[in-house]
Amino acid sequence: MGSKQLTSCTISSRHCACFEQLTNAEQKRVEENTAIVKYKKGELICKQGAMASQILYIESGLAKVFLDNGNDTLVLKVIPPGNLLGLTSIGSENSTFQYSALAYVDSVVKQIEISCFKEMLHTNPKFASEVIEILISNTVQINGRFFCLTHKQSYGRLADILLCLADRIFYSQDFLLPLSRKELAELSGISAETVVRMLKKVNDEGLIATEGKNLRILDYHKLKIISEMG
Amino acid sequence: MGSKQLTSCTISSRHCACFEQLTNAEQKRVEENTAIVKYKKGELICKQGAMASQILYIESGLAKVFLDNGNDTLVLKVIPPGNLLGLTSIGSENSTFQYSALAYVDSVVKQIEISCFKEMLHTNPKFASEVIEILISNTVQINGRFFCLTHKQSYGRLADILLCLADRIFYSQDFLLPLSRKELAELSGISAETVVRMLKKVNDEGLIATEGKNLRILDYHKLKIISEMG
DNA sequence: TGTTACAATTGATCCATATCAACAATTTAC
DNA sequence: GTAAATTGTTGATATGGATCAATTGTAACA
Repeated sequence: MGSKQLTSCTISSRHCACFEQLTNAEQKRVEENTAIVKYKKGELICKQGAMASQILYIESGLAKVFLDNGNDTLVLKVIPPGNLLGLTSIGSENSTFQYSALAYVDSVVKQIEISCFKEMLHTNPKFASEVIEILISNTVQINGRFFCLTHKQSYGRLADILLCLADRIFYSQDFLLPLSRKELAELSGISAETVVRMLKKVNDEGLIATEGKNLRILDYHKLKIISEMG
Repeated sequence: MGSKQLTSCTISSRHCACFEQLTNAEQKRVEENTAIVKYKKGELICKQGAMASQILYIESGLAKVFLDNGNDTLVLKVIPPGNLLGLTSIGSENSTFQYSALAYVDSVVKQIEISCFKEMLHTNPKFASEVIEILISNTVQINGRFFCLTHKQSYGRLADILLCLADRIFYSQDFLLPLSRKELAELSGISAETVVRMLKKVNDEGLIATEGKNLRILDYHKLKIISEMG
């Protein structure tokens, strides 16, 4: 079924494989043009509208990428370790960051000079191909999320988020939630109060169990159905 | 202001410049692997989930690209002449179309063999770079639309569509609407009835004038404000 | 040319979820 | 270890738009 892809709402999963395509010499050159920066939980990694002279790579931690117009905010994706961030800045028209990114938890970020990155694109076709793969993967991802946030209602969206956290971030049905209700709300495009209510609902129905920050998925299959039903 | 980009909701605008990067020999090779197909208004150009062995290029006409899960549909973008369609299919993971496309009006479409397209990517770095530019441009576009459809309310969204039609499709403040209310509704992510009501509202307020299929924008500036206010 | 289908319009009703307000629980800071 | 601040929870209310239903164009069609 072609609709399979659509049911998934949310999170960047593809491991970025572009640097593996570089020769040793090229890798060395990239390393020379790389800085490593540590961000604390809650710190801004990049700011929408600011000049972008580096491509970012999440070495460890977890970050959200979001758009903001001053009043509202839209989380485009969540970035787990091993992924690039700020690829849109290599476009000739976009020398500034098209979005902001913020560390959900303490994170380590590699900053790679954009000029160096672009150089690799021009000299190494395999690298370029891999970057294209990443861009396409991002696009498919965002499209799915777009669909979900515009067509599913809050119960289904919350189910989505829970499944994503389990499947794509923690690789476990039992994890410590690093996100507040407000952050969960923002992530699923609903209000914090509604998140509480929906969370209560899945809890009451015995699909999850929570104690403190700990969250355990009890009925994965039913959550999946809720997610797919919208 | 970084927020400038966000206010725009909708439509693919970038002219695709990748083929200009090819050598004469390469262009010839692409031509040999290209078929030209004419679609009538309302015909399906590609179908979500179907095998994709060609990249498509809209030579003339107008098409919508949309996701569909059987119940709901989401228009991702509108494609005017001079743009590629189906680029997501060059990803190694996506040999099938990730979305459907339908001709809004009679359209001429070039079909380029995907293998040939990929070959160019691997042999011509400038071509690859330009494809990357296109992908990024698409991403930025979709992100903006994503934000608008999740955070603006219907009045603002309708204003967006009207402005997009004028600015990016017809290049005129006075044009014949080729879209039904239902199509406008789908495009702005609201119901057809609400489109009628909002259209009536802008009409009553003297911002547009309609007679039959003809639509004329009378107060561009005010529409812009409505669009930006949400 | 009437008939049948479809598109547009208008009004009435309903519903999901935001918003507001009050309070409890937990974390942070000094 | 207590005060202050933030986060979580719950209930009551408000509202933007969807949905439903009825009516009127409008275009295809035999």
